[in-house]
Amino acid sequence: MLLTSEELAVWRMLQRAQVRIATRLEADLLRAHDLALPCYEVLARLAEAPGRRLRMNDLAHQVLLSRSGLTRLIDRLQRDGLVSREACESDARGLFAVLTDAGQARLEQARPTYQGAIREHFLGPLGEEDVQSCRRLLAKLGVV
Amino acid sequence: MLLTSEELAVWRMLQRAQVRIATRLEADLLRAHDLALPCYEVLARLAEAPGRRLRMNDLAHQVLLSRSGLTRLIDRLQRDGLVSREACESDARGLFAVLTDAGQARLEQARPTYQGAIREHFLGPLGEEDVQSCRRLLAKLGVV
DNA sequence: GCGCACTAGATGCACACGCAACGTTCTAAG
DNA sequence: CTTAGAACGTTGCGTGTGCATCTAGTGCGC
Repeated sequence: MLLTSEELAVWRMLQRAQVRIATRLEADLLRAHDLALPCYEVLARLAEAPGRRLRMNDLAHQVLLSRSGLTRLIDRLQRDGLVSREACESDARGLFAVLTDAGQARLEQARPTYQGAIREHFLGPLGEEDVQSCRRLLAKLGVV
Repeated sequence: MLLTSEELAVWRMLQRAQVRIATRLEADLLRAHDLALPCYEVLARLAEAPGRRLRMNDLAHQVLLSRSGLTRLIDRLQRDGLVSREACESDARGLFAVLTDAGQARLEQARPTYQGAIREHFLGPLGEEDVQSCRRLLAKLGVV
């Protein structure tokens, strides 16, 4: 037996916890702002980036999507006017996804919901100290 | 500011860790046994259940799928002969998903790959002590 | 300078999944 | 006993996603 039943249970708990938090988070965002989770994450990443812009490839990695997946997602966000595409001067192959003012505004509306949900469903139940433990454990898994 | 940037980072790490482990796990299973992750989980849950059978509804909850999602998944597994459907005596609405001998065999082939991958990508990097910490944290999140 | 391998992003295609709706069956209230 | 409501599993439909492929563009080796 490679794994004890308790070890297996821990892995199952991890899956369940992540899905549970993400599901509730997305439900809150959809209800209050009609915004799916990946959409929010794209907006948030762009807002943090210098010039509110990111190369498609980099953005895809940050939000855990394939390049093609991100292409479609940006298509939708662009259609809604939250994001625009701009050419990259230094590399004619490259494109920037750029956060528009409307996108920024939409993000700022949704941010309290997003961050509140993470507090409520994740950080809150843990408490400050355990969040640090959690961070340490995740770092051990090689996650940046 | 509801969340510090570090708190936000911890949530992002959690997402990344879960996706990363699941992706590698599924890649190993597909490569070695041509078995997707949800398929394996259904087989494993059935093997653990008394009579190697579980009601569709219960199974759906266990593997974190909607009822309709499980219906299709069982369709595929039944087509491959790994699972069969049997009526429920006590409730004519209900169906059991039942693990066939072929399914049991397939599961036993794949189990070392599955459990080895969890060891390699999750439990191993943590170490015995931190796995206990992890279990404690997950329990605090209300996950059973 | 010229090819050749590589990267970036988009697209065709297939597919797994959730939601809403439906028929069937159980259950509880009257 | 009857009936309204809920639960179980399935199906039609829409959609988000990854893989393979394609085109355009880059840059390194020779």
